Amino acid sequence: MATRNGPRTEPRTPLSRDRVLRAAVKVADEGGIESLTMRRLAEELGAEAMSLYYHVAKKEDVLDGIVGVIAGEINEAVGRIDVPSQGAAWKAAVRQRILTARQVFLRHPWAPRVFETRTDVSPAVVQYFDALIGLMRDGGFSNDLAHHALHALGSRALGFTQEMFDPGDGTGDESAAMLDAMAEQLPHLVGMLREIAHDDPDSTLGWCDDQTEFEFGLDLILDGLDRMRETA
Amino acid sequence: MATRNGPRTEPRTPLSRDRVLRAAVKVADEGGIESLTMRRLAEELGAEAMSLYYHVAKKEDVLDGIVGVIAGEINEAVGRIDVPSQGAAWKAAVRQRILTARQVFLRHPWAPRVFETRTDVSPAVVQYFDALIGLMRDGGFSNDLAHHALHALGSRALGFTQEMFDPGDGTGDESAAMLDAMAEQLPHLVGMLREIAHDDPDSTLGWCDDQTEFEFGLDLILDGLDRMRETA
DNA sequence: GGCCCGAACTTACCTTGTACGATATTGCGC
DNA sequence: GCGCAATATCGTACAAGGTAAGTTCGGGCC
Repeated sequence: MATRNGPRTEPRTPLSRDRVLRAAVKVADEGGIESLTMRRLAEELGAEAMSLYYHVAKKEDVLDGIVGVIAGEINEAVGRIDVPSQGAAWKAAVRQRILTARQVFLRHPWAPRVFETRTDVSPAVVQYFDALIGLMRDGGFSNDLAHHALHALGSRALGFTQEMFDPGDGTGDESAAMLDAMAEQLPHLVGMLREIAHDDPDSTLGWCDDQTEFEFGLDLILDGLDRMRETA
Repeated sequence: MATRNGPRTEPRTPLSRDRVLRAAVKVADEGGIESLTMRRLAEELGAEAMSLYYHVAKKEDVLDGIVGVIAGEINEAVGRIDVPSQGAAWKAAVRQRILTARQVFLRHPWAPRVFETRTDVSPAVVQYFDALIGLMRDGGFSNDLAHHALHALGSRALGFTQEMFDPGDGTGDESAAMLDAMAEQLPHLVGMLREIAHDDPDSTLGWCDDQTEFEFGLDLILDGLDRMRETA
């Protein structure tokens, strides 16, 4: 009765958890995370939705797996870094590591949201953090300070931030008139937006999270930690 | 034909966008954000799912509205604060404001996730940021520095952070044995966890975001900004 | 050949968002 | 009070998506 792909066609590479997860990343890369449905994923693999359940427990499991794949990509990237980290060099080492991890997220703009919604940590992520702690220890951090540092960095440690604030791509347009309208309600905000002219309309990750701002915040924290390290 | 609540029973307070949104917050407070469905929401209001659509455009609109309600709650809370903010006092003023906002999120643990997924900013949130900028200006911040500051704070400006790292509530139990098992794979992490003993198992918001760690990170950033303000 | 079993597939169910049109209710000029 | 338009609510129904259960297929082993 000739199923969709006939019984006697080419053998078709078998599914596997790994293949499923990689396909999931591909689908998300192409159509965004909301396009990732079990049916779409199956289609990508030339299979049926229910066949996936032989390799993953449920959709949550796919999301968990995706985090692992991305974290693996990050670990691979940072693993190639070889710079000194002893003493004062810790800061540059951590900085480079984080910015390298960030590169991966820039390739997968949907990934931050997935990372944030995961409740149990993947081994690959834990591994990443372990190495980061190692660098801090090299710099003379106490375990206590390293712990605080991880919390202080939060998602920034992995290379992304979630911005609460998006000055709506204030590109000329009609927004100038809009600013006038809001000026009395929001004097400080409008004053600020008017002045900063928003002259960097490129490279955003999520909402207004451009490279310059990311590095500003990162350096602010790293500098603060460095001071604590020295006075300890 | 006696509808669910009979045609002649007590008049039932009419729906309204505001009532719908408040009910939505209530449902989320009681059952978590995933329990918030249009049917459940209607039930809470003693109405039918489709009736809600007269007052809100779609579910996304409900989520947007929820953000407004919570932000309103925050604005109300911080509005009662009256402390000096000129010059060096800016830091204490901002600090208090943020920690006050945080109190609201501690009452609605599901809210951070909703805030993060909103793409267009609510007026109430913008208003909150405007006031925050005002405080920084009082402290002598340039508009440029205030802008950087907002990005550096990110969601912390509103009172919450998203932690990427959850040391699994390392309360004694079996986790001690687990630590031994991981010790060689993750030497730095295990060493850290062993030492910090994790002696504060209370007051978490989201993942391991306890008050102490929040304040540590917040102060780290505020102190850094304060230094920049002075040297400017 | 008959049997077992892993892998993939088929069907079908349930939840959830929401379009559409019918119905009920309210406010208001007379 | 009365009728009628505006306002508000409801009932029905469908589509998308996750997934439970049972079924089929093919290849290795006796």
